Amino acid sequence: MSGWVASCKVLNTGMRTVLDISLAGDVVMTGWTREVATALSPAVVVELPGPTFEGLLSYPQPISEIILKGMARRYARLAEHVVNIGRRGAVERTAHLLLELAHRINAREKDGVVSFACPLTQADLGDALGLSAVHVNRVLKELREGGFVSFRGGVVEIYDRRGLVELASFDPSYLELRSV
Amino acid sequence: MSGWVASCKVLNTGMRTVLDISLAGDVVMTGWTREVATALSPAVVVELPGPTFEGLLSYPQPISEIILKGMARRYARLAEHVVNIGRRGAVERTAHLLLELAHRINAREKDGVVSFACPLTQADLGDALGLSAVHVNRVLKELREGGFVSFRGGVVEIYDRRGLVELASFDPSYLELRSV
DNA sequence: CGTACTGTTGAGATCCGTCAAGCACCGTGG
DNA sequence: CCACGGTGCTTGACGGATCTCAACAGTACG
Repeated sequence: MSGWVASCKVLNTGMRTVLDISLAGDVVMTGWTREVATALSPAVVVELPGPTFEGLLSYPQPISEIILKGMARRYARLAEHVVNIGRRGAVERTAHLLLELAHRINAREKDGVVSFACPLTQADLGDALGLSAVHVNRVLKELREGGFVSFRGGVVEIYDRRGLVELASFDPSYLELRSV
Repeated sequence: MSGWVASCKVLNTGMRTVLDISLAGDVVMTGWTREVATALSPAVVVELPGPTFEGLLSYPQPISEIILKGMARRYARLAEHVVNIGRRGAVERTAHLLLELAHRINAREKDGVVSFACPLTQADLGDALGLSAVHVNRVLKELREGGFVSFRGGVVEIYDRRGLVELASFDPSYLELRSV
């Protein structure tokens, strides 16, 4: 309903991986996915029982369709996530995530700057990007000094959207369920 | 039905990412996922029309349930894939993938060695692991000389399954849809 | 016999992680 | 009011992991 929620996997070493960040309207799946959901901000969540995947299919058609569509969107984000972590450098990777969040939260432009509130810590970003928190800090500094985007005090400000999109090769079409 | 199929995303730079490897019985999704399916071996595939996600839901219940379960399994593999790429070193990562394949293909042990045929090239492995083909080669050498597993001539031979599982912190439970 | 693809190995450069220290902020308790 | 501890952010130094470039061997195939 509102707030930010991270879906994580925790390794036996204590390391954490943020698989996905859920915003208002998104579906958070626990149970059969063996993921852990953590609130990154005060959040309101509606819980639907159904720990097994079969359980989901037994809901009335309209309900299960909403859940399955949410799952499909999530799948698409996860796939892009693999591309991001696997084949892009730290700077492009970070830029890509910030652009995805800006797009999903529908951040509007004002005076040439797109900005939105973001409750993530640098450690969270690192866990979502497969980077150390220290390196995230350096990457953010680089993006800031490059005039692309700044992330300080819980606020993301995109100064050069065009350049950032180019840098990260960001193509938001994966966020839609439509076919090509 | 048979054979090995890779689901890929291709970047504008020409770089390729292998998101998932499908074996007999698995569901390969193209269309709304914007993935490209490539046969890694001679393969027999049954094609179901339904480029959009909504299309899938309109099949008769038993059919759509099979597809959705296949998608759920795929989601679970993808999630573990993110953990693998994001938070494990190259050696552990490679070990994890080989163990996953051995598990999914149900490779049997004989004379203390688990072995199975694997049509992947080192370049394919690299694209699946977010590594360069050259580094994959070095990692395989390290695993081989460590007495864990060898992958040569299209055949994987696991000599020390126990040690490999430990090394990769491999827990196959994510390959099942059951809840914890 | 030549070409293409795959695998192998070495050398050097780059990216990124770890360790460490210090600063800023904030809520708590004295 | 101030001291204190916790958390998050910032920066530097160093080392290790991984990439890129390059060369070469082996094999399949026309």
